[in-house]
Amino acid sequence: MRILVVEDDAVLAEGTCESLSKAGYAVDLAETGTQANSLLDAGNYDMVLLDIGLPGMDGFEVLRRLRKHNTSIPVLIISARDDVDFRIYGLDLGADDFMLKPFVLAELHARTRALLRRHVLSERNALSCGALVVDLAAQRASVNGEPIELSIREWDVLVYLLRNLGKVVRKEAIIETLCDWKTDLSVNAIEVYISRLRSKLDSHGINIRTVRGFGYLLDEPSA
Amino acid sequence: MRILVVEDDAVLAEGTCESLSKAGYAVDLAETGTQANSLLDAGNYDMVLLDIGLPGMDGFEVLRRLRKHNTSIPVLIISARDDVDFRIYGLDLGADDFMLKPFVLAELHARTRALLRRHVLSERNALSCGALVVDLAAQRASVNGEPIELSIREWDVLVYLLRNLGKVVRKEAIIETLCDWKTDLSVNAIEVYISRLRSKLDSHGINIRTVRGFGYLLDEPSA
DNA sequence: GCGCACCTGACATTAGGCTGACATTTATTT
DNA sequence: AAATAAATGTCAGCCTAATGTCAGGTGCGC
Repeated sequence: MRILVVEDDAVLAEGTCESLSKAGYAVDLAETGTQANSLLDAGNYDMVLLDIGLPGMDGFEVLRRLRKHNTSIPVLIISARDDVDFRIYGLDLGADDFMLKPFVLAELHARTRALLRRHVLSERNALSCGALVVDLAAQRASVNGEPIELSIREWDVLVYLLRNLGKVVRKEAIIETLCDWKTDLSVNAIEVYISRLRSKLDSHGINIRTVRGFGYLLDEPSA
Repeated sequence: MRILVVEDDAVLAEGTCESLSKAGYAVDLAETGTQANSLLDAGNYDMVLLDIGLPGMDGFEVLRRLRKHNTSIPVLIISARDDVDFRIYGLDLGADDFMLKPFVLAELHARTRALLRRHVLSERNALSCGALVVDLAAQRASVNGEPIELSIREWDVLVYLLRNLGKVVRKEAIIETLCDWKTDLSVNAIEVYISRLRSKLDSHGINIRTVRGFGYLLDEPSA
């Protein structure tokens, strides 16, 4: 998931970018409207975090241009002004959400997740967890766009974990979903799949946690 | 347990509905996709039995619409086609299980039970006491959102205390719930669990009180 | 102060989990 | 059809967290 942050305040920009990076997103920063425009033309981002109050070309202008190119990238507007007209204006221009300054990082993350889920993921029929995206239609998994090769079993287990994000899943439950009621697998087999999945995902910062005595857990990405 | 059966073949529909009714489920029948949709919008079902081959709006479309409303109702797909892509497509759309026509009623019942068990019965039901929340479905405990790591024993004891909130529980009662009548634990073991639980919970303001001579007590949160 | 119930740090033991290696099955290529 | 490669599942040895017992300490209630 690539996010473009458009923010002129250096301090705020750094905090935001760092926090999003830590959560596993690939983040770029634009400090002016024009810079934002060229970056948007070039790179393919999955979302834009847009501060309205920019020197020179302001945020609304960036948004207007973006929408002219008919892209449907979700845009989250950040602004210090709160009056209703202002907000409505932004949404009419095609923004998807609106957040008031100052904001808490947790809120930023929540809104980011919601937007990505609503737009990018649902359009693509995909599941995600931080930088990890699992495209169900295309049967492909990737982290930050870099594809991950998975065998069928690994794929199934991962999808199951993603469908139960934040929940501990029992090994028996995994076995049930894997074999269509015919074979039965040893519990150890699941451990092996998890081990193999980990060897592919750990290096990308995706951690499958073990909950001793219960099963496994894929945590929702946190701030 | 309310089940919606979506099936256009009158004979098959009748058989299925009758069988499920006899088993004690409340069953409704939809004979077309559109009918299914409106029923799903209106009534709250615990499960859907979905034939894919429908006149007009097909089963996949019904499923897609259902999932768009992000409901997590379990869906069991019934189809005469068996090729893998087809099956995968359904499951990716968010179906929970897949059954080939023709099927035996026993299998239908087995899968129905399994699905209901997995979903509805395990639907997020949480126990809480003040800031402490114990999510039974996710197998996770947290205080003010901050997760608390618990071992199985600690978990079991805590759940038991929470299920008897405000009541004094005897140590013997805890022992009974812990071991299924097999092992015999010393009373001291319970004291140790409580001690360990306290060391994890006290700092978060959750206090397990000792009632000398009787057992332990988790107080209902006071105003 | 005394006795008893309870607490808790330390320890040995156990059970659960990890993973490299191998045998077997399945898919792909030639 | 044979050869090759990939995926799968089992196993065994290793490692570590969890468990349960003990023993000495604490403190409640009389």
